[in-house]
Amino acid sequence: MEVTTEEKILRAAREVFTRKGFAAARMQEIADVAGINKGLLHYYFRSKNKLFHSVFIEAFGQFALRINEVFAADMPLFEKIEAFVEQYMDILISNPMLPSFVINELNQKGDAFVKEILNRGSKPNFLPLIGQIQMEVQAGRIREVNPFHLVLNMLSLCAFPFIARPMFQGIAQVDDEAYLKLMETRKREIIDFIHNAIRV
Amino acid sequence: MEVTTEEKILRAAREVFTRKGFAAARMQEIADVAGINKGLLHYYFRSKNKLFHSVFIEAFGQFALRINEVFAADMPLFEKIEAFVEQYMDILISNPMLPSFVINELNQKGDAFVKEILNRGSKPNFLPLIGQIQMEVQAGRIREVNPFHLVLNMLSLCAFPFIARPMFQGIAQVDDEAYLKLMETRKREIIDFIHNAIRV
DNA sequence: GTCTATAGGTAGATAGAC
DNA sequence: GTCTATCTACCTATAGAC
Repeated sequence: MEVTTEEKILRAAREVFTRKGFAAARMQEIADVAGINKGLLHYYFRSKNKLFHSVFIEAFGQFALRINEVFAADMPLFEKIEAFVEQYMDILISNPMLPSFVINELNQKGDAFVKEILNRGSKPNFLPLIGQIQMEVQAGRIREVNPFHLVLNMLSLCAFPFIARPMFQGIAQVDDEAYLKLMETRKREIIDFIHNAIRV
Repeated sequence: MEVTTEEKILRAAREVFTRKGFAAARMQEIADVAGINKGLLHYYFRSKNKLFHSVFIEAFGQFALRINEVFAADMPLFEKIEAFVEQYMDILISNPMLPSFVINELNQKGDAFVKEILNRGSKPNFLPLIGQIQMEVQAGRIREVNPFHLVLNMLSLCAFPFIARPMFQGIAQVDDEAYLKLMETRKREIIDFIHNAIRV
């Protein structure tokens, strides 16, 4: 056998939790997707909660890691924004359901859960980018923008279309493939949009 | 008695479904919040599903109605964008959990549900605004942008900070009040951002 | 480690008294 | 219309055979 049972479970859990959310996910379905017995889920992960934690922390960590990588890089601001949009959109195109899953569970599980997640593994660190933006503003190389809001704008423009995807697809009547293609062309659109918005 | 039992139930259901989502919401909790007996929920709405439908369609319709109102108004583009951002942000500030709730359920309930909702009541209509943007581009009064993406940008910039609120609050360590204040100042930031992004 | 069987608890829904 | 009591189904979790 190539993959261990534990890995099979994790993959199935990732798939089911992402699609259904914690509350609606069923241990039986995870077992079915994994092609193993339901009892094994508890043998390996003790409880639904613990299994969910494993999956969630990994998914959230993925996000944080990739964001931080770009945000902390040593690059001119415009290049960094371009690199961020391209890399981040690529992650989202490969995992279109990830952002709604993460945000969703953070919403429902309450403060204690959020704090635990943020203290546990790697979390997004916006400070390097915020600092860099401040410097550019002070040097007069970009328009006078609030750095916090600019970072928020970058994330919003990339992530929201994936989070609101079911609604837009429903309204625009396009299939999954067409929508993801649209997101591919969106990269350039976002980069130009931000560039024009902050240039002096 | 001032409000009918049915209205009490609807208010409580709105509150609980919005906070917990459909799957995690409990009929008992809705009854407790409403201050009435659990049996009455079924007397008035037959099932959890039907109660949820009533709540959801109304919440979604609210969104659509307000969006369409501004989008179809007879106004110059820049004014319209400004009016949209201000009105839309006001709705979101008054109902900070609404966007995640709506988007969330559309994500989890599947295509059939999305289609039913879109066919049932009022749905967002972006065409008037998209048409107006096209005209402005052709007249050379704004930069050459893809109208669809511009509309998507407007929605993204407004809605995303509310959807991702738990994460940002967790990272930035600010309380609810401070975050909503931040959203108040964000209105101007978004308007300026878009304005600069599309001006020729 | 993997399976079957089942315990234990909970939630939606109904029946029936008032 | 409103309440109490209860049914039924389902789901997590465990026990125990192999």
